[in-house]
Amino acid sequence: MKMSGGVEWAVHCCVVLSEAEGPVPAQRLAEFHGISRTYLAKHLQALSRAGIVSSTEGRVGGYVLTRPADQVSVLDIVLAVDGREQAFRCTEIRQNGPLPASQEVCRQPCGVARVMYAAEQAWRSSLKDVTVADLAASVSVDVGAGTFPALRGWLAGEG
Amino acid sequence: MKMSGGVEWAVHCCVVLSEAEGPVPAQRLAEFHGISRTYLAKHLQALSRAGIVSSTEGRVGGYVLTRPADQVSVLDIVLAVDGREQAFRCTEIRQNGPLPASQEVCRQPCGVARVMYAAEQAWRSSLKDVTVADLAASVSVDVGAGTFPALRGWLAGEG
DNA sequence: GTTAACGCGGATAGGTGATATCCGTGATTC
DNA sequence: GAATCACGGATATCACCTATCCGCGTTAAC
Repeated sequence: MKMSGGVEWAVHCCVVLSEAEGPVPAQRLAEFHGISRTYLAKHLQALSRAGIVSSTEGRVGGYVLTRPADQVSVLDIVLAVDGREQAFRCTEIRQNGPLPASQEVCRQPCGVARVMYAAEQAWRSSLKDVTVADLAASVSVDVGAGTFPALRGWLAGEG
Repeated sequence: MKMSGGVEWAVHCCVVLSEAEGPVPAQRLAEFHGISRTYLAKHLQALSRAGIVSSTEGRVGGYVLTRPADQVSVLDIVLAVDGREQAFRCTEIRQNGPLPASQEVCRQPCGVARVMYAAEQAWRSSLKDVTVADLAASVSVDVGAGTFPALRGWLAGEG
């Protein structure tokens, strides 16, 4: 079981966007994180389709957070980039074999699937409780309050 | 993000084993669930390596649960079949780019990673709370108390 | 002792999805 | 008109899951 590596990129980018003052091009976001520009663009497009991020085309275009940072959960980003499908997919093997479960019984998911779905629900709930604003605050604590001013400086300069 | 399909097979097999009276060959388990015998064997070997299941070689061999069913959690099975690695893998992109985080700061995982790990912990904790015995009980409730006697009959007969 | 059933590990394909890049198009600003 | 940028499609590569087969050692039955 492996999450798409793009999720890490997307979350970090959202934190940067939450501290930026204007639209930030994909080029800039990729350069700042030392990652592939073209591939990051794909994930940013996914964020855009999900409504998490808004894009501005044209010369001074780029990406901006659509909602305030405290209204964007990590779960929103994960679902947008990694997809909304559950990790566990029930194939209903209880309906196979010599003693298959009846159609009546199979109207509700089996016990195995229910356990898996509950666990994923716990996972999603945990991710839903953390916002991009929370992450930005944790960065300030971890690496210092001067980080984001420096970031804004870098984003503005080096044109 | 997708869990290995073998997890579903393995969990169902463990439920069957918890209700069987003796060693059950992979052949039988596969036939009962209507799935590939050779591929299921691979997953059963993983369960065996993890100590969840014990194998008996030879003519009347097969698989038995090593521990009592109420001491085998769903998490045990998932980790054995799907691997123990986390779904989220931090690549430390905060160390890249023009404003890299210092070595000192990076001694602990970044905020993004901490959130992801906490969510996985919630997921694992949820799976850890459910045992094979619980699942067997839910089967009795869902499809009826006569299910396991019928299963034992099928396992014994049709030699 | 021979045979048959069974678990185990390695080797081997095939298929699917993630990763990564490139190009053309359209929009916007200068 | 030129430069910058988002967007979508096409493509190529790669890793991993899925699935099968074979040879080997073990055990019980005949």
